[in-house]
Amino acid sequence: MNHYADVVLPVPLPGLFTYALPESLATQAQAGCRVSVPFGNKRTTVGLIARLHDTAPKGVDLKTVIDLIDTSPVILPQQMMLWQWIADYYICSIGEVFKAALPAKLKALPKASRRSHSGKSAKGLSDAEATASVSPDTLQHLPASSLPVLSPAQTDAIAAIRLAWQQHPVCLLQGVTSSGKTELYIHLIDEAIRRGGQVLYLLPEIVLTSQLTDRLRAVFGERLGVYHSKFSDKERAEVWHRQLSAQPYDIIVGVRSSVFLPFQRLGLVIVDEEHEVNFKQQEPAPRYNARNVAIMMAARAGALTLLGTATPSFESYYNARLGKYGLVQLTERYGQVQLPEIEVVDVSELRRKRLMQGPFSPQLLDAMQAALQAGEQVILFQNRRGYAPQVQCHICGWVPRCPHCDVPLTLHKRSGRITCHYCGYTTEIPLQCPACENPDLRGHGFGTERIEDDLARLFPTARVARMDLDTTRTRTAYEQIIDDFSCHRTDILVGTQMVTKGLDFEHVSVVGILSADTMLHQPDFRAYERSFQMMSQVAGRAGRRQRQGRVFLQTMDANLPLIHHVVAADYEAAYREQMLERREFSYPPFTRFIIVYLKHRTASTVDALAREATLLLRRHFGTRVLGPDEPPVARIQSLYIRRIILKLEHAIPLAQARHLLLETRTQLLSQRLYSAAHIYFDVDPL
DNA sequence: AGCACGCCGACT
DNA sequence: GTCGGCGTGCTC
Repeated sequence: MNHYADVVLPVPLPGLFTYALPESLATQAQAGCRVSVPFGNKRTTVGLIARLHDTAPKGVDLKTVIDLIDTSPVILPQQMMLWQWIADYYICSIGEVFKAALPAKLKALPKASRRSHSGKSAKGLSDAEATASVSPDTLQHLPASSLPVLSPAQTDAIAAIRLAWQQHPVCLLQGVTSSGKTELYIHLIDEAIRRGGQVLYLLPEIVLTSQLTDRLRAVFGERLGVYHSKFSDKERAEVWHRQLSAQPYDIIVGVRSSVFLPFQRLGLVIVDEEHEVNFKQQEPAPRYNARNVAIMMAARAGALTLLGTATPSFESYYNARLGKYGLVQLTERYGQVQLPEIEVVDVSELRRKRLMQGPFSPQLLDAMQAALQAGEQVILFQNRRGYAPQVQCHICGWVPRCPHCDVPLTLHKRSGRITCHYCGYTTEIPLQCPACENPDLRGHGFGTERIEDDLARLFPTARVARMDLDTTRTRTAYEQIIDDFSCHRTDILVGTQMVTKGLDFEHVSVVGILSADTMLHQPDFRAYERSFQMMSQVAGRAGRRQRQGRVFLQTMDANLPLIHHVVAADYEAAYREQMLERREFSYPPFTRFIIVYLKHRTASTVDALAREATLLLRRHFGTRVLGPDEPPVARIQSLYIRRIILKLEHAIPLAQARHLLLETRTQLLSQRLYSAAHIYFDVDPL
């Protein structure tokens, strides 16, 4: 008889917590069921049974499980094993993974009334519901005729992917923009379902899901479930329960967090736009990369993985070149549409000649004019939201800055406020400069909001839409903007990174990259890779169906080799050039990076901590320790930040490195001076 | 991460 | 006299 339960709790503490299990619950309890337990100072917390056993723990005064919430598991054994892998790999607690994995509803204490029934009703009822919602026709097999017709190139690619899968469970599909990767996915999904497998289709961004789900639903109907944060928590909990039921969705389309959903018979994972940095969770822990987690999950389930993109991450391409992944390339655009013509615009020269109109070069304006007159559409990409990145006094140079973070405040003219893009701090625009009383404070630089204003002046009859974080707070807002543009109810779409990501529009003939320079000059060894990907991706939005589009790439550095590679659409050349540098400096993918973050509210303390941490780490890791240094934004939410970079050869076992890192952290935090510091790790940072 | 306990400053 | 700041310690 199991008298004890090892429980996962949603806290950043290592390990599991053991509770006594009352006889009355012991008969029904199973690993994967939730329990309510007392934790810390009298608080009742929802935990998850990881293990039941009969070994009395020694040296702790045991508490007792209050109640059993589920009578059948809501987390499957293979999920729990994946959680442990994530916690180990990304150096965090399993409790933090638990927190990230479950929809809020499943982490919340059930209502008191329900608790008195020991949750029997809960589970017995949220199966019946799931079953009832499946209409009978979804259980039938698909007519093959509903599948899209493939071109010879696509048919060849599918054959090549099948062949690659015989050698490797992971295949990288590099297909140029508009090569019709989605049609190909649909065929592979259909095959996987016919084999009795479930499919996880991962996308980097919510914007892309609505376009894609329409296409998938046309083929797969109600067998398709969608999972992302713009759905209500209630809906997410429903999808979760459905996945546990006897009729789970055959296909899940979702963003990052859908790798945490339960799959009973996973057969295929598709990671679309595999290069996207969005797959990596930055904050909070677990700082996991959903692409890599998905690959691991598929491997453990014996499922196949397809990584698709026009511009593979250099890491994945390296893995493919190395023979770890299969590689299939699709070089032909569907319907023989030509790749866009890219014109590099030397902004520095035009500035000197005073020919720029704000952020617009004359050649871009001319092309836009012509496109609009011809009834075509335009996409403009500017990687800054807001009206102006900062406000400055023209007399004394004073710039309002965030009181909590080390950044200038961004001007949002529409709301009449200046806002911090790191912590959300916001305040009114001052009426005059507090330093010199000059009443004329002006915005400096160009954000999407200002571009939108300028367009209204330059093209008064054009219908302009803006897509950035500020205009897409809700799911409907997103869908509205995309829908309006694709139905040509708007003519010009201005946006941040969001407009670069795999969106399909038929009537776009001109794309403008207003300033490539902010991307190029990030102080980061991945700036090159990211710039290439981003520019190539935006360029791919032009001239999709009917004819060749034009792309205007505005930059101060027109002669960089990288720019030439983008213009020539030469992925291979960009990859080779960059890999020379990565190899020389032992950067990833030749090594593994772990960043140690150190945060404290006092600058001098964090500096002392950083010095001491570096010293301790050098003792263990020698010259593999770089730093300490300050990140580009060295204070966020009133915490000063320092970081130390660890550069580890792949031969070094991660478990050993983790052990040393955790030991070092404990040692540092046990010192009085540093006890209030935050120390955490970012494995494989992006 | 929460949360409580505990010890020093400006307020009704 | 107290409300409240955040340092410290603990969580089966």
